[in-house]
Amino acid sequence: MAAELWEPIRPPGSLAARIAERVEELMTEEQLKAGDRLPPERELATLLGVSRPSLREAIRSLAAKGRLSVRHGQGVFVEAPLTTKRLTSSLNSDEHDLDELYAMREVLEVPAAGWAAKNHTESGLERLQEAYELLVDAAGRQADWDELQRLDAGFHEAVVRVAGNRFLLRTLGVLNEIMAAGMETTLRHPGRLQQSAKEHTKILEMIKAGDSRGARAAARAHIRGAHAAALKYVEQQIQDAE
Amino acid sequence: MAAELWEPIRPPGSLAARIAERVEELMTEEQLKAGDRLPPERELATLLGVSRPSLREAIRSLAAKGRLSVRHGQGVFVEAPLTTKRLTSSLNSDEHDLDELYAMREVLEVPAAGWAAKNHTESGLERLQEAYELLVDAAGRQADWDELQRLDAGFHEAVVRVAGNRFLLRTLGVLNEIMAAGMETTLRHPGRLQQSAKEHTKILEMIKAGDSRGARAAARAHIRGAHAAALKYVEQQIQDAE
DNA sequence: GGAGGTATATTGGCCTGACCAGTTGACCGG
DNA sequence: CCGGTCAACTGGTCAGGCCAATATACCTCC
Repeated sequence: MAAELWEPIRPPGSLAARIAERVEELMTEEQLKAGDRLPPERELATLLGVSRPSLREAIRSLAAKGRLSVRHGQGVFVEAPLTTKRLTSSLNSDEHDLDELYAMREVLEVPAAGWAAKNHTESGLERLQEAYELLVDAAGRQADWDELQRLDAGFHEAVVRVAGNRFLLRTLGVLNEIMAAGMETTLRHPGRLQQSAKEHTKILEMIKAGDSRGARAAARAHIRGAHAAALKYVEQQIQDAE
Repeated sequence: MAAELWEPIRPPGSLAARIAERVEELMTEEQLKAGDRLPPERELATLLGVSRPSLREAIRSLAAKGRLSVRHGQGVFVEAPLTTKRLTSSLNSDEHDLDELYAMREVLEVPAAGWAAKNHTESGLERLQEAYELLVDAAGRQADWDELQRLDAGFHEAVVRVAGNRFLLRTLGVLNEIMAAGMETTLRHPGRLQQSAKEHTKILEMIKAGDSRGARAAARAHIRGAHAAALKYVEQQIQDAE
């Protein structure tokens, strides 16, 4: 039953929320660019036909998301969007940090590789092989980083699928989404692409051979390699910022 | 030259920002848990010694970050962290299988115990000890099964908290919810309560001693014991049904 | 006794108007 | 030219009021 069919007809959300939405709209349309100053609160409030407190609530909510910054005595300014994928912002929030996420990947992917070596079915191995080849092809033809990152994630996902634990699969799915949103692929790190390819090959071989211990070891080495590359990537970003 | 030497001396940030920070503090300390309702705006404003508009700005900024949700006529409520929400929806998208569930718990709780043994802080150990004693007390005074299950989950959560990985904590939290919703506690199984108590003691001792390997082994034995009890419990239910 | 409506209390939503507090720049006196 | 003062911005905060959505208790009617 579609209970959502008869929603209340009032304008959506609170006044402050609508104001914030409008301002964000202007920012995506580039009518407001980074560094621009908004009109003074009093003026903007009358322009929008709202009271100053309502406008201030909207400003505060955008400031909380980092889209605006307010400076006492000066005005309200548009901040640069966070599209520059900085670890410091997305991954270093109070939700989690980089080391925790990589530790988690190790916790999840090492047993996944082990189980995959034990439980493999023919069709599962086929899909794994396929994912592997897609990735190798892409690396060989110098595909762009986004595609490489997607195919890399695809290979890892295929491993976990063969392992056959849906909790594990779903959890790693969320983990990968968070990491993909918060940082660029570590494959950009010089030499990492080649090293990663070797490690993938090793993991695949071990799973095919049914060598559970070997698969676990290979997966562990792979995650640690990626972790190390990520740390170097962070270092470099900090240097670039200086 | 240390230009930062002469910073302005005023209290940091705007009033609304300080309020928001305080509320976030309470949330990380779990003094405010997901689903809790905050006091009414008017009341909370006087409690904090601020005006209602200032408080509302703080609430709005937290709402923008998804940490609070305000419902007209009802109140202001604490939201679960974004990661938890994603895990909840993702992990509930499949059927739940008992063996997979316990395998997943083993994957997560074994390293958690190991890390807890390495990383323990004084305050963390105190809370762990406290959770342990609550559980022992309840078992001693024949508390009802629901309470025992809650306190058992509390002890496990305390271990993961000491381990210090927030993603791990949230994943296990969601897993526990699934277990609590989908099955009765395995402690009902005859003799399991006593056995479980022993295993908890062992885990606690190992963590206190800083013995990472020992803690992992104890945690593994505990989960496997619970798994076995769960299997027997299911068997018995099938028999009862006949 | 149950279904339905109504009154009221409680909650957030929004406004007006005022005053406080940093920031800036023009102006004035040395 | 330098330094200080002051006035005009700007956001920061407060008080108090009324409106609107929601929940609850109660009451009426069947």
